[in-house]
Amino acid sequence: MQDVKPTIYDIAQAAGVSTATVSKVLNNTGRISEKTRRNILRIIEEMDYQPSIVASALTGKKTHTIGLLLPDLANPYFSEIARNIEDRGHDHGFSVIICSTDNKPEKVSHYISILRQKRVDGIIIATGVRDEKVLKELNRRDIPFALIARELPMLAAHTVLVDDFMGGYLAASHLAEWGHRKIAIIAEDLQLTSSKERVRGWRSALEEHGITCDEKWVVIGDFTVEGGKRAMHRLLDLPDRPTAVFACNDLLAIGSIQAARERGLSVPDDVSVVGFDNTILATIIDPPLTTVAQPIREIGRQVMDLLVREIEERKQVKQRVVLLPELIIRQSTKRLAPASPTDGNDDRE
Amino acid sequence: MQDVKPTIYDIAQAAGVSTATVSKVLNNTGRISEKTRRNILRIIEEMDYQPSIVASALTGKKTHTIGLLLPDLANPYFSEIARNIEDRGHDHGFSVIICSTDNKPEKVSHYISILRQKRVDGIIIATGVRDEKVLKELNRRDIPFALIARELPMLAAHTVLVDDFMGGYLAASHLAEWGHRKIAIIAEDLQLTSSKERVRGWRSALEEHGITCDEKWVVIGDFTVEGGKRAMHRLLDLPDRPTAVFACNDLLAIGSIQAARERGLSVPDDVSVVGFDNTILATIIDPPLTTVAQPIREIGRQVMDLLVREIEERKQVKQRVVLLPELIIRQSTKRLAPASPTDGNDDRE
DNA sequence: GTGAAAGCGCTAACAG
DNA sequence: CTGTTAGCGCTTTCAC
Repeated sequence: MQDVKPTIYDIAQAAGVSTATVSKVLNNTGRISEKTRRNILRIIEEMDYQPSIVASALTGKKTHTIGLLLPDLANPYFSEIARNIEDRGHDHGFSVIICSTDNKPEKVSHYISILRQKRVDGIIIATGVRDEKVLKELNRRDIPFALIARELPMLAAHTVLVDDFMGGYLAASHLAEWGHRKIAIIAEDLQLTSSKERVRGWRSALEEHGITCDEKWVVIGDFTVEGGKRAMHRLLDLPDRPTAVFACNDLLAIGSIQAARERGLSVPDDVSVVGFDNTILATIIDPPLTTVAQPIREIGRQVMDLLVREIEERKQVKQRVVLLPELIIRQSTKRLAPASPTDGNDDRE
Repeated sequence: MQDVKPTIYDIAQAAGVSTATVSKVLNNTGRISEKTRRNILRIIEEMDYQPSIVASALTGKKTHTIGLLLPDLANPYFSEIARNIEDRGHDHGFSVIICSTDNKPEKVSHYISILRQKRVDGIIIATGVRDEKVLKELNRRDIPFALIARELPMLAAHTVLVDDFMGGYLAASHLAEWGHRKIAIIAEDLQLTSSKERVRGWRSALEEHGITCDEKWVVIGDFTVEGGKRAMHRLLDLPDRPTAVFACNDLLAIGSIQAARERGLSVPDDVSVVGFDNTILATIIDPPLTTVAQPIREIGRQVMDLLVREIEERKQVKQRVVLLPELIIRQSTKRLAPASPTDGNDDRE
């Protein structure tokens, strides 16, 4: 009760045994008589002894810590992802160190360097990695890692992602089926393959509905409400204005809605908007956002599980798990009256 | 280039010096000739050597890691806090391990135990701590920690918090000044002193405006949109319905707005609502939320600075820094027509 | 069943 | 200026 930070040695002494014995009861290894085990446990309790993971890691054991790289923890999508990763990590006995990179390559390398110095057992990467060299280095150094929503063609790596093509397809199909033909898309960043896939899905759905997709209808936002606003304004400035837009994430969608509103346009009456991600924001905005839902919880579980298995078993064959997104129809999209002379919305068939 | 994880010994050998010398250049201690320093640095670079913080921590140095306890990382308020703490920690060379406690005492103790085992240099606590014993234990064990928005009367501890009383006062004054007299409050949890203070501030403002505050107008939500909805419905069920409500956090405010809308009531035309926190949600909701802004960035900076100083210098005299909140008027509150025979809403008096 | 001892990668005197 | 050496707290053979 006196020692500030008792060591295994203090426990051993108090129990009148060797540190080896204490170590064994701590790790449930070797064979220890019930009597001494109990006694040691009691003393550990009494002294509130907390074994040093630092020391044990030095002997080759795990640090039970993983690193999580993401663009920005304050972005609701990523904070929701992080929360689920944390929870799943906790289930497996791992803590997570968060690293917000703002998508800056320097920050990425810097954080990875730090994580390596801290000897984390693995790293989850949910941020853009411009330079694959860093990842190759992880491979070479035998540091387990897993990616979220990144496809690195030249790299064997555990990956979990949602089917972005399908997501884009679902969004655009929904709009087309509801009678829209002038369907714009606000993409995030055409460098990203996830972004490209969503655009491809959108394009594919349009074609399937016999709509030729005009390139003027794909504009680039980014990951911010402001970006969405700007993009939407550009769209609404077009002489031939779209009746619907698919924004590639919820933040962009929100920006779009705000932009429309700034011009006195109503969503969904004048223009329909569908988002992507289904973060908490989608339920909060008015009108509630029709959006493509990512199974965020499942994403967190799956990467963590993948990573933990890699850490625990090693030499595991790498795998890519792709989760399917799902369209959640709320109130930001509206059926377009087709041709009939009805009053309100539509009918027809 | 061959070694998976080179050690200081490998570097020493490659450089033809002792590990002590390498250690010195790594830490900029002792006096090393420019020549050998360069040489060693070059080799470190070449081999992509990452010194083990684990090993160095074992020799009594810092782990450069701190723990952050908060209720829920997926809650925008806390993720914004976390992001700012992370950034400031990064400035000081500290990483942060996040621990979402869901406000469950078991989780709190469990996480603290883990953090102690990992030998974090300090802990930031932004979650409810029902049992001060855990904190007393931290004190006894000489583990630096700092609190956010918690006042533990019996405990000397670094604390940063906003002036909740003033926050409540600002919110209620605003409403009163705009002619409201039936001003309800949706509190979080009357156990929490921060919550109590906001109520006190509210009460105080009402009294100052000659409004007697009826106890029926203080209801309890919690920290969720749903809670806000329920609370608001209860308020709107009252025979004598309030014209304004002060919701003690943005989530509650959003719930309130949604509840009002569900009843066909308009915010702010039929009822004004003001929130607290000024998270991203406040700017996203429609109407944009009038809310009491917490200086989230500053909170993050300050706790981190406090904690780091404690870690670095020890024996520092504990301090409590209280930051002042600020009212941000947006569009969820409306001036009540006073007595004048203007067009708009009501009159009387 | 239990203990002695070596070693994990690094730092900190202390010598030279 | 640089090297020797003794730990830091724990795990792990290998004896007993």
